Amino acid sequence: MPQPSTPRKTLGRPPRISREEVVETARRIVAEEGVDRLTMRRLATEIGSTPMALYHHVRNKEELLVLLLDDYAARTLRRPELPAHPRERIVVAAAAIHEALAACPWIVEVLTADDLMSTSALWFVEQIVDGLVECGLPPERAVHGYRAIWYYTAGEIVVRATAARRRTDDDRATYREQVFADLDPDELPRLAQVADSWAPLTAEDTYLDGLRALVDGLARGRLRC
Amino acid sequence: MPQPSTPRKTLGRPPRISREEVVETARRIVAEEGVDRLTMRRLATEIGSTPMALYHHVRNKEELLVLLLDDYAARTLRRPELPAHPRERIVVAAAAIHEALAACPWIVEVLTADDLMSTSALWFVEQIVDGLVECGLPPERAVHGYRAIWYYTAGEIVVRATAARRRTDDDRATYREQVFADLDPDELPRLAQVADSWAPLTAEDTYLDGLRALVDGLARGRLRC
DNA sequence: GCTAGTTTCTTTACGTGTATAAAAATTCAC
DNA sequence: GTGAATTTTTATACACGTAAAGAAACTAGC
Repeated sequence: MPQPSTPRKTLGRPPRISREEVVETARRIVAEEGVDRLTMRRLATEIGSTPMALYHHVRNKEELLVLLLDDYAARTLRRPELPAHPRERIVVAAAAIHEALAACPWIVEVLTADDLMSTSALWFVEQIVDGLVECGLPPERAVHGYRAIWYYTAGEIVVRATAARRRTDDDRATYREQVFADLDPDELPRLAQVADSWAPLTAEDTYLDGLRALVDGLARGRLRC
Repeated sequence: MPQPSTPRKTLGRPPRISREEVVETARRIVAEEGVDRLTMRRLATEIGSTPMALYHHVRNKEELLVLLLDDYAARTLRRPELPAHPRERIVVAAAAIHEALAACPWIVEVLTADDLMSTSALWFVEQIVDGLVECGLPPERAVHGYRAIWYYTAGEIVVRATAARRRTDDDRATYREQVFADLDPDELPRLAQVADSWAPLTAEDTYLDGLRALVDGLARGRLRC
């Protein structure tokens, strides 16, 4: 009988910093000065250590950002009142996730995560999948439907955030104007027709409209709903 | 009468490299060795110049990648036969864009462009907008509909490409398995129900299903279609 | 107490994108 | 021709993420 009781202290040199401390300090830097100022060196000095020491607590900077996203989700995601009607329930759950993520655009670099797998987001995923099942989809199709909603949601945030970033660099906007000004109304009549209003139209926030359309389409032709 | 005829040669030191040469060489490097090997220094030596000289022909590396994407689109996008039925036309046009982009995953880093504004992609945009108008949407709603389709399409590609990239790093997959194994079936019954099949389900390519649902939803309740 | 094993931390170094400043190569005004 | 203006190219330098090697601080077995 080897080690029955004695919990035997951990082996090796005792750590002076913890993963929690790393994430918490990173969170503070981002909150106070923006994500651009979060560098491994800066984080290390802030924490009183050296850059490479961090790498014993997070695999790399990308993992650190994922941890920050999880942390952010755990802090700010609040479960909303959900309507009884399943289709509307899906919309409310997805919109809640969207709202939380859109409010923190620095997250974009990580947002391309495969799924939102922070445990605090799982409840929302459950609601969406469950709503789709209640709409009459078999469970596998419901998962596919959730994925479609996630693609749409993540895509909206990433595209809009990148557009906003590029708008400060500007000049790409000018290029787009040029493209629209040079449109041949014979070859591309619809685009020529909306050319002038393209910029304001694409600036509008129509996430909810698109989401409703997608959910309607997913639930269409099903028994219930 | 100042300069009436004489076209007067361009001022300043004559360039030794051109933007076209930069883009073309970059394209070759990416084609032959992958996007990871495309660095400004490598590109410069390949072209017989110095890194900073490139910055007189492209604003920065991101713009270079955008130019590469435009170039790729111009080369590979072929206009498919379009069905007469407007809804199916939209699906075919969007799927063609999706297929071209999905085939070149290195593009992901740029894909978050505001729109696909390469001139060779505009014809597809026209088809989608026009299809939506034919479905009975007013032009503004049609533009919004196109945007929704673009969000969905870009999101799908970005999410899947990132997932693939992380899968080589692995270990995030393991974490996800852990999350699903620890699910409380009382609190999250649907997820617990599909926990085992989550990975294979999310690996399936269901882009077309989601696209059809979205287009159906966008066109729903309209006069025509 | 000593040595081996194990973990964490530090040092050093490399390759990256690109800012900045200076040099080089040309045209234009006279 | 000479000097100013203008454009492109080069040289140098910085901050970044992180790989690699080894030093430091601890426990376990003897």
